[in-house]
Amino acid sequence: MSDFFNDVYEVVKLIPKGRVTSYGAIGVYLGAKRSARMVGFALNSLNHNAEGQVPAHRVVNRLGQLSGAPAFSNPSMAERLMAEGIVVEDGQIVDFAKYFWNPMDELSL
DNA sequence: ACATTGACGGAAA
DNA sequence: ATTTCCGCCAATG
Repeated sequence: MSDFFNDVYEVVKLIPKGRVTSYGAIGVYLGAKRSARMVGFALNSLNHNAEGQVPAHRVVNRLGQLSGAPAFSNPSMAERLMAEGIVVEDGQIVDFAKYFWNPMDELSL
């Protein structure tokens, strides 16, 4: 249970509703700031495993783009985010920094 | 067993 | 300023 993947899952599960975080932020929190790709890959694996268990739709790239949107359907990733009060426009979050939730700011302090 | 890819991000040119 | 390349670790082909 100490795999990079599981670690990512835990952090994502801790994301408050109405907030979003980036792959890089999670990677940095895990101590591997260059492993952002792995974070996304972990979520990708998560999707075919248990998408309902982890709010992966709250994880976007550092640009606020719904990079993983194609992995979500019924409803779209944007729909889910907007349902939480997040404004999404053209597959990108408006005022991304405003909704950004930094794990090391809330968890590590 | 080896090479390539992958929901990214930052550094270098 | 923009564009390109490299790095990270694991999984899949």
